[in-house]
Amino acid sequence: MERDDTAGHRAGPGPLNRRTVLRAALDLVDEHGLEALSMRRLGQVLGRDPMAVYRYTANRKEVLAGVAELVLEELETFPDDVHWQGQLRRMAHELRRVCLRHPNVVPLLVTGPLSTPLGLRPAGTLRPLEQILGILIRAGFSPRGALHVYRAFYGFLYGHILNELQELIADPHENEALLRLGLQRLSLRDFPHLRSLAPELLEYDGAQELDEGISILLAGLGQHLKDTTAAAEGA
Amino acid sequence: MERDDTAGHRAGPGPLNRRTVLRAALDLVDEHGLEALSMRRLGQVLGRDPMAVYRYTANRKEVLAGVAELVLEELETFPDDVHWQGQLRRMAHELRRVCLRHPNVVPLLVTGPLSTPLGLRPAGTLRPLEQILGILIRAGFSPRGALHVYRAFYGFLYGHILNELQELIADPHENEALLRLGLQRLSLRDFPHLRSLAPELLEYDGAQELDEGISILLAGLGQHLKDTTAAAEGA
DNA sequence: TCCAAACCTCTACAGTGTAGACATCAGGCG
DNA sequence: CGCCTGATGTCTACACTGTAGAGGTTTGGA
Repeated sequence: MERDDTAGHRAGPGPLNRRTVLRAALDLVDEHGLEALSMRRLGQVLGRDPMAVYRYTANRKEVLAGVAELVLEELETFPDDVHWQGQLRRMAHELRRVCLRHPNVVPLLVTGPLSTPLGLRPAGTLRPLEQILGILIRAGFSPRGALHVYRAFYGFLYGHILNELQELIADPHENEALLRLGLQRLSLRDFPHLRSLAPELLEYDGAQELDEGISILLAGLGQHLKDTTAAAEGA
Repeated sequence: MERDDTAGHRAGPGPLNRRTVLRAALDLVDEHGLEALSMRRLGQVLGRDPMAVYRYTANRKEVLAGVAELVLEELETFPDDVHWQGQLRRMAHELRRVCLRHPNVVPLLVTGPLSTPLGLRPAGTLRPLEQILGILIRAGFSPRGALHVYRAFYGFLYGHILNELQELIADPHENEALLRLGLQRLSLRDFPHLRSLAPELLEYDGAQELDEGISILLAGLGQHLKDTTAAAEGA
């Protein structure tokens, strides 16, 4: 009898493996959103019984964590042959690119770690941290200083990505109409500034905005460092 | 016959109202996390049939949105009689305070807006935006410039809060043990910097870190503005 | 007293995560 | 060859979820 293949291809003839499962999960999330990722549907996509998934992941939460890790693995790493500031810039744009490619996963990236203490997180999640620390320390920062810079930088970076994803939903065409309509609903008395900003809100350029933010941050850092190291060099 | 009151007090003798429902939902989330907020459990807490909730909110998603809005309403607003930079500082600390008071709600604050375009968001969510725009514009920024500053500022702010919540889970006692254990698990070869930073990671002071970040950001902004306005004043 | 609206409950359905027992299959060993 | 063993996948079942639809109950006004 032919195998029932009406819904979802069998991922391959051989046995499943963790990676295949996670890739299927990621596809599902990319295409239909986080809520569409149910164990049953995942099984369907893989062409197996839903319970088969449990051979490779402990539970749904672990699937989600795995999806997040998979996305982080897409981050390209650069050789550190440039100035640390350029390095940070490139890493920022790279993270932004990956996030824009998987917008539905971003909530996982952002709030997933909230439930697991830093020490217990999978190595993949911690790699960017280690990398940035390395860049900064090689650039002459003290470990403690590097940690501070990392926090400010990554904080800003994730914040920007969230911001950008908020402002830019779906396709821009209907976005424009929606925005104008939405803004008009707001009382002119309570939201005068916001209402007048419709044009600026529409021509949002995420990459440039990110770059500008980083420039501001780095400029501030330079200033900050001058103060701190001036004191240190006096000793 | 006595009313069955074994689980959850009736919120009051009279009929329910939207506010009571949302407050109960917020309590539930604060105490038992986002996942504990089911319509059935909410009904139980309110001492009514689960379906009673649907009289006041369309569905579960709306309950969650309502909870987020409720939390944002806790934000105290300050009179704008100080320098704009001080104003921003105060708003940042205020948001941080509220978020630390309701850590379980933060994922909602951060990812909730992702699903609704800016124009369609409830007024409560947009109020901080409007307020900051007002402060900046009164301080002499162009509307467009104010928007940029707002984005950098709020991006950094939310990023910081997420960072802080990640590093600081539950009580610090067991946190220390967990952190050390977790870090030792990492290979010394792949994570040399991270492993050496255990002490610094432990003495994290969120408020100070936030303040420092803002200082860096504002310093950078000052620099940035000098460049931009210098050109503008030349005209 | 009667009505109408507001409020609440009951029942039911389709969907969820996952524990536990079972079936199927591969390969190694006698 | 037969037989065992472990890996892999399936089946069933349970407790739970959101919520549609129909009905009951309470309340205030005429």
